[in-house]
Amino acid sequence: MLDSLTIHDVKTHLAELSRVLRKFEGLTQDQLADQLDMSRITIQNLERPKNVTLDTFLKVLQHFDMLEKFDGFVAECIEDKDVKNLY
Amino acid sequence: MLDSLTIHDVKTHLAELSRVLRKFEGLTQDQLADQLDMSRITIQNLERPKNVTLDTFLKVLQHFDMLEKFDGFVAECIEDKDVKNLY
DNA sequence: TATATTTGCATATTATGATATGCAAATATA
DNA sequence: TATATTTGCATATCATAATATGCAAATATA
Repeated sequence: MLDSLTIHDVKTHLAELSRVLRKFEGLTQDQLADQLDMSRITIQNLERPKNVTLDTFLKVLQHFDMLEKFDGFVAECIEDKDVKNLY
Repeated sequence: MLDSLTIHDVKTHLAELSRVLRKFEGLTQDQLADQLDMSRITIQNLERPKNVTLDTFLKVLQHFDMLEKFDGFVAECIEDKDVKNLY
């Protein structure tokens, strides 16, 4: 089927993203956690993946300068629906 | 400053997105919560905004057929770093 | 290879997200 | 306008995310 992408799949990709971003800067889980004022375990939970909070996810995005990009994604989603609303 | 977008700002936009998507389908908080097998309060927490979990966020995206779009965003982020890694 | 560092994951505790209920305010509908 | 519906939000409880610690496995480094 076409729509077989699951929520777990997406979380797995987010886990991969976090790991890629972290490795890209040569940071250990411990170092990233320190810089984000959270525990190493929370970084691990994101990279496992477990069900972390939006704050955890957004803090990681912010650290790697991707908060604006994500905000743009949200804005696009809103525009998609607004445009469709006209027809 | 250029980088003044805060995590709270992004959560506020996510809150707006959830509300727009829900209204677009003419659903009440109660109806959406029922369909996602969660409580109305959780939908409210997302729309306030409070600090909901990724599962809550992703369930809403999935319901409104935006899971693939978000997964694409994640893939883009990964590719961005991978490309930069080549130089 | 030997050592040091990092990661994965278990267990237990604390902080907080998810929930249920109730009710007032806001909004929609008749 | 009067009534019904929906929403916002408070309080309290339950479920679970965040945390600390410890240690084995994996990885990096000497």
